[in-house]
Amino acid sequence: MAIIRKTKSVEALLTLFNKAENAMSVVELVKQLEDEMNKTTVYRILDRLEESGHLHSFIGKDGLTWYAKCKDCDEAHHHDAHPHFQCLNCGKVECLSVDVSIPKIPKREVVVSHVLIQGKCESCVK
Amino acid sequence: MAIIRKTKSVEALLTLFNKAENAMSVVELVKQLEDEMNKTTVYRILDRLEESGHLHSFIGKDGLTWYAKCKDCDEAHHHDAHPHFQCLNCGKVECLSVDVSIPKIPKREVVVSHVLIQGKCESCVK
DNA sequence: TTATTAATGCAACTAAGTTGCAAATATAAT
DNA sequence: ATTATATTTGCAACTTAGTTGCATTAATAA
Repeated sequence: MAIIRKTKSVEALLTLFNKAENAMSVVELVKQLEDEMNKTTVYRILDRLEESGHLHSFIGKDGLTWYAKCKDCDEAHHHDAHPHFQCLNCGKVECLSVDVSIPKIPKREVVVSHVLIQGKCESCVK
Repeated sequence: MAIIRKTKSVEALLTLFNKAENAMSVVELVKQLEDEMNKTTVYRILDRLEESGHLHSFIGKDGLTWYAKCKDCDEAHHHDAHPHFQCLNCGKVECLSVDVSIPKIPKREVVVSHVLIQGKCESCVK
């Protein structure tokens, strides 16, 4: 659970994720941080933060990679067991703290499961 | 449910999907069909076949697009309600005819949900 | 058989993500 | 503090999935 080195770039990313309500796409992050750091750096720090259990990643319906802060996940469950919700109207992506029960699949061994739900978010459904 | 025109390329793809046990990635399809047709054609035909309800697509954990034949899905349910299973060992992707029940999400409207399960497939679990 | 419209090939493009390497910076050792 | 070491960063070049515009070809309708 330890980052190897506390650099300015790492701090910047962590701050962003602490402030963030929702998940953030890498594309968004790279754009938002282009004055502060190189895009390669963004990718590499995200890798490390996921490795160290600070963040978890998933693939959106568009095929882009998204990251979010692990709130309820500890080391043991840092493979996101929770579903992600992508709003079809505003594009926002959130982690839901709901449990989706994956049924036992006959004759197969389930290791991880990813649930992506699309629809209208709380703001857009009104 | 009608394809607009029955061309050689369309037939070739349909034949592939009829023979196929599992889902196929676009990358795989393009490679497999490179002598028969242009990659642009593959992409466009897949679009049309999905549009017309013959196939459904989804994004794998690698971010690549996969297609599979709609077996149990008709026009009404051609949004894949079934989960997809990707083997971490051999890479094979299958459609599971299991029901994953997505819980009602408070204050949000669910339109589609995508479930991707990773683990060991029937052959690799042995 | 001809006219019309959709489908294809091709080349060039876009954009996400990766890699290698040299330079910079954080931590450990003295 | 100062130096040594090991990690991190920037940069440029690259890879690869997927897209676009346009001219040509082929399928269906007239």
